[in-house]
Amino acid sequence: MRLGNVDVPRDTCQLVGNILGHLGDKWSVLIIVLLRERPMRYSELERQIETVSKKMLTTTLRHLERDGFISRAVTPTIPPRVDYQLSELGREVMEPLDVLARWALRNSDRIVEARSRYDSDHEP
Amino acid sequence: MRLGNVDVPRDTCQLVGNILGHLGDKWSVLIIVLLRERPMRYSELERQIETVSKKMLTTTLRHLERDGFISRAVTPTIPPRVDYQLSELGREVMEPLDVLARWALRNSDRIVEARSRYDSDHEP
DNA sequence: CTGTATCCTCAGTGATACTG
DNA sequence: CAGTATCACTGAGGATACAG
Repeated sequence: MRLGNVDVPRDTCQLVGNILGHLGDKWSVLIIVLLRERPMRYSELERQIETVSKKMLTTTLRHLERDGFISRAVTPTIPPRVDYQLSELGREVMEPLDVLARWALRNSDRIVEARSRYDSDHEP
Repeated sequence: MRLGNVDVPRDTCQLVGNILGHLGDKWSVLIIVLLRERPMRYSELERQIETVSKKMLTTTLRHLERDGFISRAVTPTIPPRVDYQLSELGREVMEPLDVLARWALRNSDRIVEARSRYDSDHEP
């Protein structure tokens, strides 16, 4: 893999793909974007996202925690309380993520056009 | 969804997610990166990627073409020849993609560390 | 050579009920 | 409240054979 003039070794390349993969999964980016606003509790994330199941919310949060993008703070009261927030690493990854999201935003029209052009060209 | 100070409307937000989704799928980024080097034929992409099935290679190429990131040029010889290359839009998306990939590259160590820390904390 | 068609598997995802 | 356990389903993805 090459990035600009840099030749990227295979192992590192896989890691990059792996990270991009995680960020590309169904809920990660959304969670990161929400947590950038402010720390949130489990139930609050659940309410904000609405369409996510407990299972996937938990799974995604665990992945993000494992990769060091978010931190998880348990307050062992009864009932328990768990707060999630972006870690330093998580805040830092927001920058390149923003660049990409903003690009997508700026160019969404061109993509929509490309799609309808493609679709009308390939219709029966 | 919010990006920085900008409030993003729901429709557009979905599109962004949709685009990020595509870029996040298993082969798209890899293909884009390969095609940035130079235009390639179908078979060349197949050989370069090695582990991709014909089905997924074709599917991914179609998606990228539909979104306007690559162009497909058929030379109707026998046997046929098909060349793929980045479109203008495709070359432009490389920039934000590079930013993200470079970030991942620069910070891969921190992520690997975070992972082993998490794993050793959670494994008994 | 560049695909399409078919069949198959399995990881990702969701719904629901249950627990500390 | 914040999960885990369980079951079920779907679609992504792969292997292979075949076609233009």
